[in-house]
Amino acid sequence: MESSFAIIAEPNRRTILSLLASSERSVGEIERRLRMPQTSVSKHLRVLREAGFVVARVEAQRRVYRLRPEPLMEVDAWLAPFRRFWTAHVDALERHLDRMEKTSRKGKKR
Amino acid sequence: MESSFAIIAEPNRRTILSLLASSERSVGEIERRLRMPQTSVSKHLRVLREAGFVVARVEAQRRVYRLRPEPLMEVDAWLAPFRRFWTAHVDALERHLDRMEKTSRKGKKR
DNA sequence: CGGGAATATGAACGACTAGGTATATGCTCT
DNA sequence: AGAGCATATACCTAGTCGTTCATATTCCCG
Repeated sequence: MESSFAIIAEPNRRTILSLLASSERSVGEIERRLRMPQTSVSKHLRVLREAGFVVARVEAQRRVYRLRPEPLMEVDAWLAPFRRFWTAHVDALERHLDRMEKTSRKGKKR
Repeated sequence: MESSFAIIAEPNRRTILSLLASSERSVGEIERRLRMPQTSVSKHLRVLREAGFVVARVEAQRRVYRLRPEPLMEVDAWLAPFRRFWTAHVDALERHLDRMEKTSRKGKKR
């Protein structure tokens, strides 16, 4: 279960992460919000914890989980080279549309 | 194999995508560059194709694969909210360091 | 036309993993 | 100290995925 990519491949884990993005939460809160069995939440949290996506602070009987940015930054970094790629494509699309508009305005159709 | 996240969970597929980011390639080129059995390459390409990450152009007996941006843009979009999160952390760190420097240099403010 | 290169597909197999159920641990409060 | 809640862990099962081997398809060229 090494890579950060494998971790976020799981939909429930992505949901948990999104939830934690707005603010830290206890296990019980997550459980209720996502309507997911507690043991399932705990298991996913364990995976997330061991992969460094979250950390737990112990607060009496509850554990409050909060996000850690590093693993997602790693994903973001991998994505970077591709980003350049698709902005270029958007430009190409715009040029294409411009061209189409010009030619259709001046006469050609079918 | 629905989600784009699941697709890029596979290391070999990520490698293939990275390779295609620099330029389009035939199956054989990928096979040689990555030292991976042809049938394996073909299968990963199939998965990538069906998920919209790549398209193949037929050129005689070869198929030349090139990247399509959409699915990765989707990943990028999911990542967006978190990005704000970790830049905030860096900011907080910077403010913290600023404060430390100021207070250690002279009296305080604020 | 036939052989061979480039690529795709199918079947069998092992590895891994998510989910469920049951249970254990730890903490708080009375 | 015991009841009761919050969370974690163990075990099992079913399904999925990647790899390998064997074979099919399509196209080039002599």
